[in-house]
Amino acid sequence: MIDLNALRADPQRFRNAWQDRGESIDVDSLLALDAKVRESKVKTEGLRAEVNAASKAIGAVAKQGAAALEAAKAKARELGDQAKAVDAEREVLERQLTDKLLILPNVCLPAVPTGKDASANVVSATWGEKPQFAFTPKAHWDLAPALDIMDFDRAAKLSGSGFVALKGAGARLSRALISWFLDTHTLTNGYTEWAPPYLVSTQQMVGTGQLPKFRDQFYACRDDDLVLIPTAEVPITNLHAGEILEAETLPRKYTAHTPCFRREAGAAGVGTRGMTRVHQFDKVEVVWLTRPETSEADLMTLRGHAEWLLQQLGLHYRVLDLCTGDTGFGSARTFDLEVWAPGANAWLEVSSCSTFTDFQARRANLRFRDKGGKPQFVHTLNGSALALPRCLIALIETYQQADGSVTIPPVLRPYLGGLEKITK
RNA sequence: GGACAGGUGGCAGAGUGGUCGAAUGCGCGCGCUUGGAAAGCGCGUAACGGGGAAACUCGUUCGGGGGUUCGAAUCCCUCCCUGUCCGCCA
Repeated sequence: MIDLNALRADPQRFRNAWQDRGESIDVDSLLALDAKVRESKVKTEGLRAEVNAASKAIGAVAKQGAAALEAAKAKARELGDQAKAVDAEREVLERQLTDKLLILPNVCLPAVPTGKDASANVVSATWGEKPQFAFTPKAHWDLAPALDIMDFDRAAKLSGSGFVALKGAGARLSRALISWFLDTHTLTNGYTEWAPPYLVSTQQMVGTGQLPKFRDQFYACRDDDLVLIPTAEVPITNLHAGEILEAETLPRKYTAHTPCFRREAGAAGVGTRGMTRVHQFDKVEVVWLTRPETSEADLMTLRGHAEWLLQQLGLHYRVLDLCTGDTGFGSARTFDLEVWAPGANAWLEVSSCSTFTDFQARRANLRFRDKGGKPQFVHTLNGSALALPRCLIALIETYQQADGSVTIPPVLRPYLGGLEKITK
């Protein structure tokens, strides 16, 4: 949620920012509604104050006799009824305003390149080179079933299209990656590991910004008012919702492995072949709750943690500095890490590292306090480090051999019982 | 799923219709004390929102929502959560 005070103080800044995002938002009507809400509030509160004063005085009135008491009660009751009526109006207006605020996107940081869509994203770094093959490299959707480590047909039988079942060395490789990612974050990068619930209440989805705007993107268990998490960002960021954290405990650096469930409504067709876009996938997420003044630098550190993993795996990747038009709803700045898949002949997004500034913190009421100071909102950051399926794809496609086998990068071998190569 | 007991400030914990935004303790801040610190002593210390240049002031908030009442932390209804016991169960 954006800061309404800031919007009042400098509406033009927000107009420009939203325009850069390609959003047309009627700032004037928003401000008009806000003014109405506040006017209504002043009215309600004035009446309430009168009611309170009248009630307080009633004790003394009682001593003047029953008739006086009854008169005083009647008067107070009348005031109370008036206050209730005005307050009901206020409530309606306030709900209207809140509904509008909840679907307003965040404002991008000044450093974000201005642009309309993905074509304006800037490649801000590239690591490694495209691997060269003496043969025509295969895509994972051919390679992996041939090695008997991915089964798309049986997954479809169980759950329909957009699912995959990993088998044997495929399942184990996925598990090895998860363990190595988590170990790196906890042992080297100073993260604390969580294993959170995968089902959360819809309130949490409001906190991180998926709701109310993106209701069709995730799976809901409506009988229980729970949703399947589309990313660990949701439970992890909301862990401290409503709390006031001591400043010296910041930054909180959390990591978690969870499955992620996404309906991917409207995504059918392009770029969905094989395991590149599935309804359920594993991901290791990193989340920071940090101080506003360090959050921009922290984002670079977080991004570095994700990049380090790709480097250790020896995978060619690039970093996109997303432009204003391509930056996600709640994000103020996002770097996407895309890994090269030589078989599919495509860049695959394996990580998205973002700062949400205080956007999520306002929604989730996530604050911190310096000793003796006032509570203020933290900044929240998160990033994938990394998403499993596309790492698997890149690994398999990058390290495939002419005979259809796949070699394992040295860093993963300890997690695979020393396995050096996957063969049929 | 059933029965019972609970849910109060940053934390612990008192509070059964007005004098309660709420005792007390801890924590935290400032001061005194001290060579310095600890202890001790004194004072201060909830959040959010409105108005105001400010001093300040008004409103809301005692798990959520609703109700009774002139007035609710306190009474009633309902939902959620926690604990204990029972049931069920990986």
